[in-house]
Amino acid sequence: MMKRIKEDDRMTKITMKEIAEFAGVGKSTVSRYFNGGYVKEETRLRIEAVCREYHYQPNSVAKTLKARHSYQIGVITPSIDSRTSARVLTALDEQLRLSGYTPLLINTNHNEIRELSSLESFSRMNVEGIILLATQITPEHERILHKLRLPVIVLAQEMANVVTITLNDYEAGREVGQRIGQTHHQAVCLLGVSETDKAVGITRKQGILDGLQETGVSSIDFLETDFSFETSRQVVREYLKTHRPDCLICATDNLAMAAFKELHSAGLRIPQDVSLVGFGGYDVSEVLTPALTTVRFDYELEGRTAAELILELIAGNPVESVKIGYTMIEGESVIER
Amino acid sequence: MMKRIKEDDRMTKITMKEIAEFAGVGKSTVSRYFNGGYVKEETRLRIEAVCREYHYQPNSVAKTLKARHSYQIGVITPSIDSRTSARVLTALDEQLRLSGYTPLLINTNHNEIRELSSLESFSRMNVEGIILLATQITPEHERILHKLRLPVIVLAQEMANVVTITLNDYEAGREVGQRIGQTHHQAVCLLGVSETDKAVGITRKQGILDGLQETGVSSIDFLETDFSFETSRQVVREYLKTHRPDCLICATDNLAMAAFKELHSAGLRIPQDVSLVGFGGYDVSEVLTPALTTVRFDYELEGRTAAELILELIAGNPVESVKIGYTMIEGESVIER
DNA sequence: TTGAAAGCGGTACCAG
DNA sequence: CTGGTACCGCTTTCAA
Repeated sequence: MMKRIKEDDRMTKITMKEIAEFAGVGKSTVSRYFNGGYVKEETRLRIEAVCREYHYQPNSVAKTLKARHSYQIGVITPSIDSRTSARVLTALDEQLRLSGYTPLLINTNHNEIRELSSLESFSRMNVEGIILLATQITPEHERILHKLRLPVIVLAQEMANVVTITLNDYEAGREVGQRIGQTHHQAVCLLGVSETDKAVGITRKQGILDGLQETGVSSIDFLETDFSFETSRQVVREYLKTHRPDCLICATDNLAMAAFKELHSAGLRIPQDVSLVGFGGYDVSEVLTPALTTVRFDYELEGRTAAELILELIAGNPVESVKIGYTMIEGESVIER
Repeated sequence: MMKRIKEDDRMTKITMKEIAEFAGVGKSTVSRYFNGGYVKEETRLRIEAVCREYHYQPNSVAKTLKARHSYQIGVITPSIDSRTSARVLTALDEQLRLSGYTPLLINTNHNEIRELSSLESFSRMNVEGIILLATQITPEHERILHKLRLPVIVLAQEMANVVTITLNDYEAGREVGQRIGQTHHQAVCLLGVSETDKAVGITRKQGILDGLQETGVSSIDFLETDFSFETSRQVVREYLKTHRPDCLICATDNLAMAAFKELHSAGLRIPQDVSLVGFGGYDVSEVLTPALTTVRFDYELEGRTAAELILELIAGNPVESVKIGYTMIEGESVIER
């Protein structure tokens, strides 16, 4: 008998019903106590005492089942292991909490299957909305997203019939392209990524190309890598064996750092021999010597905006897609030829 | 009337009861269909058809209320904006999913209040266990953790009566200290963090000191910073105005990079004028020129181990605390004097 | 094999 | 102000 009680003590969580019994009131009164309804001061104190004694906290799963709001937002990210997403997520997080919402984060680790299934798990979890940091939009994404019946915001990639927050990839690319052309670079090499990432692989790249062409640069090589440091190093290393560009434009700062390392290894000086540009504006870019010239996107604004817009959607207000701006960061890695 | 239907279509999710009706079977049969119970082949097909037609997915909140398992693990991290936590979390995540569990991540952004309240929200959410990436353990932490009645694993900090996974901070520190002493450095400066972070601020530091003393280094300065890049730069800048160490030992790679930048600015060459060491083993440390000499902790192992141990705890098996090893990374930033 | 019915731990409405 | 009662959407006996 003693044993039985011990076990219960260990395993069973106390419920609102029991609290009500101990306090000698009805279940609904306890519920009201927790949700700011009418409770006489005296009753309130009694309930408070019992709750404290039993360390009682209402179960939020049960609550969610019936309550109008869960105050939870599902956030899906391809990676937490990246400067970019970390900045977006941190800002997003902070802003959401300001309104009393809790973001639940699922990391898909660049696994598309998991990304899709996370959308579904969130939709079953009674979150009030979903924010997707996207790297690509496949037809499958469109299918699931549209049948979701839940406010959704997609970040970083364009998508029809969905509210999106995207970077101004084209303009940023174009400005970089122009700048490189204006400083009289002749042999430019573009280190880019696959076209499955439309924003970076197509739009940003097209901006760069247009900028270069407008300023009369005609010799342009293309290198393709994934977003990883190691792959990028290899790609650049191979390229340098047979080519000698006077400028390397890299689609992200991470790629630029890989190129940085390889240029060094090849005995090429930055910027005297080769100019180097990135996109991102990571803090570390500044630690390099020479400091990296790069485009800083306002990822914090992107995160905050995502939070604001999803709340608008939840409130039932109409919302428009948004584009996020950027700033050129003048480092020391580009020089006039 | 039309309107009403439209609204329902938009807002109301279909339920298991309705699926059952449409399929002409009982609710419980549908439930069994989803949970691998007995269902006649013919019935199974009928249910499957209806589910497909209505895009039905059982609601996991309702399910959790009654079911034995939620297959969810709560993970609390002080920051997602750090190389260290990103590595731990990514590995943890991956490992947990291997066993069919979904980690739910809450980022406290170094806010202690939020850290404590996250512990409570998870405990109300029917997660099966909690993993806490800790930066400090206050009495309040102990209080909440002990009354939690839920399997818990604490990472990175020691704590009594709780399963912890910690780095071998002392030994790593000691080895670094010895190494600096053996290479005949005389004027060593330690860039460390507050003692509220016991693991880094006290244990790691003590290891370094012991290592230095064993090898006869007596002149040791102490600098204290937080974990941020900017603060660290300032602290180092001030220090360099009046001091000329021949070695800077930094408690993390991030601090080392800040020091790196400031040493450069001050016109001091690494390693000819000043040797530099860090702890962490971030990829970027390798991009610096000269590459940083550092201690690489196996954060991936830490994450994987956390996943394994929490599952053991959930299964009711006894579990012991664990220490994670490290490797010295020979960079080019330390030189024999 | 199947389905009715009794919960799971709360919330919400309503009469008292 | 308070408490009874009908759910929320799904799981789990248990009898048929």
